[in-house]
Amino acid sequence: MEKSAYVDDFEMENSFQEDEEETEMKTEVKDDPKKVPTTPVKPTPETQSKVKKRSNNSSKTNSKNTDNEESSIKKRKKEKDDKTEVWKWWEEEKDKKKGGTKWTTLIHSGPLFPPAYKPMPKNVNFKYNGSNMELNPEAEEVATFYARLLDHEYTTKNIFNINFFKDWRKAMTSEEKWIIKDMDKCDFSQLRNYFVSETENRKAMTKDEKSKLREEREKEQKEYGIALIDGHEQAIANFRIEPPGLFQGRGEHPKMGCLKRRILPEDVIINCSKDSIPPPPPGHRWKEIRQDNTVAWLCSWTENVLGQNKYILLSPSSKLKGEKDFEKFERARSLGKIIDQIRKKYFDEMKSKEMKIRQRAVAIYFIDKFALRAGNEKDTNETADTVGCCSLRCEHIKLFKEFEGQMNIVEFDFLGKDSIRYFNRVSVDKKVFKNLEKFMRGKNGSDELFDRLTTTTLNQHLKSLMPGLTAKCFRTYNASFTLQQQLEKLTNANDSIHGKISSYNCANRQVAILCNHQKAVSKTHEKSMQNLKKKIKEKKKELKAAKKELEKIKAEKNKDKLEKKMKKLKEALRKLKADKTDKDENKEIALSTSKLNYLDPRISVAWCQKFNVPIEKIFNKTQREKFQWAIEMTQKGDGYVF
DNA sequence: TGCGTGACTTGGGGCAAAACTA
DNA sequence: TAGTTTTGCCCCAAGTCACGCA
Repeated sequence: MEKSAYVDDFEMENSFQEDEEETEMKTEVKDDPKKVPTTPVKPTPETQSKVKKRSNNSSKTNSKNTDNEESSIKKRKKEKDDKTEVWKWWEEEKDKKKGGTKWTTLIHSGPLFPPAYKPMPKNVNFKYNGSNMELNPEAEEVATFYARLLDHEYTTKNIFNINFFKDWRKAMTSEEKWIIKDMDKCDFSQLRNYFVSETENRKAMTKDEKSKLREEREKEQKEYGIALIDGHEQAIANFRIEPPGLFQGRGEHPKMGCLKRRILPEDVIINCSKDSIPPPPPGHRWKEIRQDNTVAWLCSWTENVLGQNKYILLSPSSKLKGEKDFEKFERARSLGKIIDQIRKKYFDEMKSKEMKIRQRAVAIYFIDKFALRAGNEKDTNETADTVGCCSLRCEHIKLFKEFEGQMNIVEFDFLGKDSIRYFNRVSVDKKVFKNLEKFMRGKNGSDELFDRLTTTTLNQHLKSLMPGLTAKCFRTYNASFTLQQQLEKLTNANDSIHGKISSYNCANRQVAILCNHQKAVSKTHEKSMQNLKKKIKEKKKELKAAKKELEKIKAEKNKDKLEKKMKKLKEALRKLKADKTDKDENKEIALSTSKLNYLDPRISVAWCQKFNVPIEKIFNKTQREKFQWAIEMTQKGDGYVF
């Protein structure tokens, strides 16, 4: 399937293009990708049944539950007040300096450290060469990290085992080292079984035990999960210090299996107001205390495997993050205003005498049209071999003058971020194709395609076209633009709510395909497909029976009743079919990433308002919190246009 | 100009809670 | 109510990009 941005007429707009140039291959989005047509229905979708269920439940509640109810109402009200409070704060300060206001006071409790290691029970042993072996606590802890991953594919990988064994030996006493020399003779199964049974025990806990645990977590959340910024409560995203374990890199990562050591207060830098320093855990001290209101982090430490910094940051629902999000989408909108000029310019530059400029032009074409990432250079010894646009190598593309009747075909095949494969066969502009042939001439597969280009020079150039413009901005722009365009194209005002949501998901899916957001097919996919098929079959049977009955019936009153029933059945069948199509088409496509990071939420909010779709159907609670700014900003009837 | 570093955003997997079904 | 499926959320790795320094 071709993945390309909606750049409908932009090549045509470039009238300077040479005479015989072929028109671009159509994007893969068909006129109506919705496989199951939907028609208007009575307002009886799942919303109503849910409301009913809830009211049923509440009618069951008696006086002893009234307190609970009251407290939950209070809680909900507080939730709403909190949100409004944040929005008011945002409103008050929105005209202040761009880039968000800087804090004057920042108060928080510091990070929450993971619990200390609890040694294994006496009857749970590590075995070496068939015999039980007692390990020193440190080595035993590292062994448990391995045992926890025993069912995972990681432990079948050679590099993982080599890295683990090397780091594990560092935790052993000289005596242990002398004995344990062969990974193949190590038996972690008892440790693994212990963790399996622990999980089972957790699942089997009583209601009371579970609620006690939940209370504890809520208490931690309250104590460590909130920062006070200039007197305003703001949620913290990740207030927990990452627990020790084995590094699980993605793809063929050279460091997988290395020990991620335990982080201590002595490793942690605290960023807070001078007079509100959180006390370190007893017997410890912080690495450093800082007052830096130019950065967004509250705590930071350096992770030992790759030597990178890790941060404790505010939650996406916070004012600071919201403002940044808003700016990101405003920047993408600005790009939309000059995109035609930019496209004309890079097409012009494909004819430049300078190789550097032609390479840059083709790279921007790729980024714009296929939503490729920038592709920074990276250390090949420290990370998996993945690439983006600027770091593409000749081996990552194939050129076909003609392929299955189409001209100027480029086949991309490379591993991108997270070692996710990007495969796309597309027809490109003739100038692009000719340039690519030139860029590849005389090069080996392992040579860089754009050898005169780096992300730095590319972004420098983009900045000269528009302040703040970067390669990433094209992805945001094209994703949001595609959503808006697809929603316009696919939504039918007469559809049922369910039908409209289906259209939304379809538009969302086009974006996810463009951005190459994939996911592994879930283990239960096949089974749930079978279930749906079974249900469809049953519904069809019911419908058939009802039809037969209708033919027999004479009395008008009974006829009406049956016709109503049939209408209901038909709608249910339609919904089931739509669900089945959605499920199957989404099995390998992740919709959430684009929704969370690339789609201007105001488009979705305005669409919901226009078509009377409750926002809850599109954004769940967390998403609504994150996009509160967009919900507040997009006034009903405004008809927001990206 | 190139490189290293710091600070952030983006990203999919996995687990547990919630919702659904029998 | 128990068992099963789905959804939401947390986790933390892996990108992007700016900046400072030699």
